[in-house]
Amino acid sequence: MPRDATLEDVARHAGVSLATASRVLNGSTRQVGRALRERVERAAAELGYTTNRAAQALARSASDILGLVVHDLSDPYFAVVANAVVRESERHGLSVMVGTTFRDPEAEIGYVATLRAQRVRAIVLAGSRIADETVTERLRAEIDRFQGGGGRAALIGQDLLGVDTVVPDNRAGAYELARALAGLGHTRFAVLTGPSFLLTAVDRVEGFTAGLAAAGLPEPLLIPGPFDRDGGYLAAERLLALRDTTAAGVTCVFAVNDVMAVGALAALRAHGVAVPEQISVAGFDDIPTLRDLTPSLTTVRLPLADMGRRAVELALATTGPAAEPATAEVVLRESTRRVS
Amino acid sequence: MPRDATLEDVARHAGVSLATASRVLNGSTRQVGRALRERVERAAAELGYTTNRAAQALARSASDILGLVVHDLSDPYFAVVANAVVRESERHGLSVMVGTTFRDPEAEIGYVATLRAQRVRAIVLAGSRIADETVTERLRAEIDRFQGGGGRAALIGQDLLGVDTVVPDNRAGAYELARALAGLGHTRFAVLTGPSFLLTAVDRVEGFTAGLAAAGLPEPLLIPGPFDRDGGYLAAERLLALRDTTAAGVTCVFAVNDVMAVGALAALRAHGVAVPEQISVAGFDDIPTLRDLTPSLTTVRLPLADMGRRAVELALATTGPAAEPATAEVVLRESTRRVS
DNA sequence: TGGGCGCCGGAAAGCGTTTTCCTGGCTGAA
DNA sequence: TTCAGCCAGGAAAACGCTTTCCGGCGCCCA
Repeated sequence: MPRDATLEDVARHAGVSLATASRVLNGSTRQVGRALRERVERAAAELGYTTNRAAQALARSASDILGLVVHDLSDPYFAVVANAVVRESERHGLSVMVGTTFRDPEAEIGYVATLRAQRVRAIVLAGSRIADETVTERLRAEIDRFQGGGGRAALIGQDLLGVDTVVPDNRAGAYELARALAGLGHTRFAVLTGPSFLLTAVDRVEGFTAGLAAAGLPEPLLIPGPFDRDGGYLAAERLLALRDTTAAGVTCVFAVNDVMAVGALAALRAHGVAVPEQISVAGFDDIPTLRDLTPSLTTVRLPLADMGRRAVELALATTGPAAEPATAEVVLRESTRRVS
Repeated sequence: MPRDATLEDVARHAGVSLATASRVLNGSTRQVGRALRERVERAAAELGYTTNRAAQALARSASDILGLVVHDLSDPYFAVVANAVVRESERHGLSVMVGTTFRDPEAEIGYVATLRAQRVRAIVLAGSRIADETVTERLRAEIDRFQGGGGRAALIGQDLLGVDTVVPDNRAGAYELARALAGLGHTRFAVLTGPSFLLTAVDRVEGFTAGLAAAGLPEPLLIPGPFDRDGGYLAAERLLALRDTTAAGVTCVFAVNDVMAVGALAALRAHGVAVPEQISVAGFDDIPTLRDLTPSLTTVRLPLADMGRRAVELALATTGPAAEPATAEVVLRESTRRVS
């Protein structure tokens, strides 16, 4: 198999020096005379030359790759974010390298190391931080090394000191949601909290609780569980089991993210509990699949695509702009109803 | 900012030659004595050395990147496939570079060129081919150049002569679906066909029609439209508009993919048409979000994750194994009912 | 004891670009 | 006409690795 044509092949074919060929084909501040320029271009076309990006990256010591780390591409939340990140990166002429961690913090750290080895231009890390000092510290250390080597990084989600971050306004969103639901007349709530070590989940629970308090309502019943759909399903079943005891009188349940809410909906349906007639359900994120659910799900909208876009900008900006939080907006739909 | 430590720094720090350091740190067939090996390892640790993959790729002329091209990461179909591809690639020690084309064939060709420039090890192309000879030809040419340069490629979806492909058995799946629906007593069908230039869509329509014919039923009413959710929504509305004329008597509608079916479901609901009481609906693919819909959607299951995995294997295999089609399996759910 | 052989280390030649100098020819101003 | 200054073009030194040789040493076997 004939190896790809190299720049040297082109130069020889055109009868010019390597330097000239490089200047013509891969851009430079320097000018090249019209005649030579055309000779080079013709030669390149004839040989089917394509720049070897790896070599280029080495010589320029700057790659045009952006690294993206997400938990799970098949989760709609990350799918939307990743899509936006890829799109925005392409707009900037960058290719995207993705890694999935499946919520394993070690994998996350490892992936940052891999991307650092690739000497990618920037890294975007999507996904919640964890309430584990030593793991967080190691991640930060890894990121610091990357940034120390001239790379740039941006996060989506929880803040990590010293790294630019697009933070969704989890507390405020959950706070407003609580007030809105209180406004519908609900007084007794349950919260499917997700795991207590996930800062995003914790923030939302706290914001929600604060919102209830502000409305003069008692603390909600907290039901922990995994952060995914099946976690929501199980938590909802736990809630049902408590109906006659601690959960008596609960008319509304808040799942700290949409996929959990979807799972909860499925559990309720499976157990013959009508939503919203018997119980109201709300989620958080506003993933796109929600609109096609019956009943459609009340949630707090996060500008997911926009967040992805902004993270790329943040990671590419030479100046580190302060990150204003991404505003969250309550969206009331069919899954929550007014009670007397 | 202190630039990253290089292998030469490590070698000097350890008092050995570059060659020895390389052999210790980045693998080699050759042995290195215990004493030196330890010196090198210690030096690397002290300096925080990380291999520069770009340089390594250049020197080895073989990268450890796999390129993935999909239409749209936020479409559940591609999200699942991409997830599997990333996962399997990681298992093989490869990083994945993704590109999204948003169904633009030019973008697809362009992305293959970009990946070729990166000299990625292999390319996986997910997404339907198009019934446009010249575009297809150019894509094939681009892939050929990539393979000519020593790369490997695999497709998911439509076959493209000379490239290894994981083909879902669209015809057979649609054929079986038609027979199953006929078995439920339906006789008059509509098909939301998607665009006529999408080979996947065409295959499914043809398979479905053939299945109906085999059951002794007349040809279905064909309603074209875009291949996405909103296309399904619009096509369903068109169907409703024809209820009293050409679509009279239609009791079952087949959307050639699930996201279209979801859109159709939404349209029917918006127009107060009960599914499955007034009309049955079926889709194709079995994307994961389906199970949480009400009514749950009848569909043809494709082993999406498995297809992604197999595509990676195909792209990595040195021997080009013949591609047996991925088998499609009819899954009857609540959205289709038995009629008298 | 001597001649192969096998191994371990190191020197150096790549891998395909970019970029810094250097050179020689022109231009324009004095 | 001369000289400073500019500019296009080329030679060659990076960029950070891998890998091919080559030399030297110890070992085994005759």
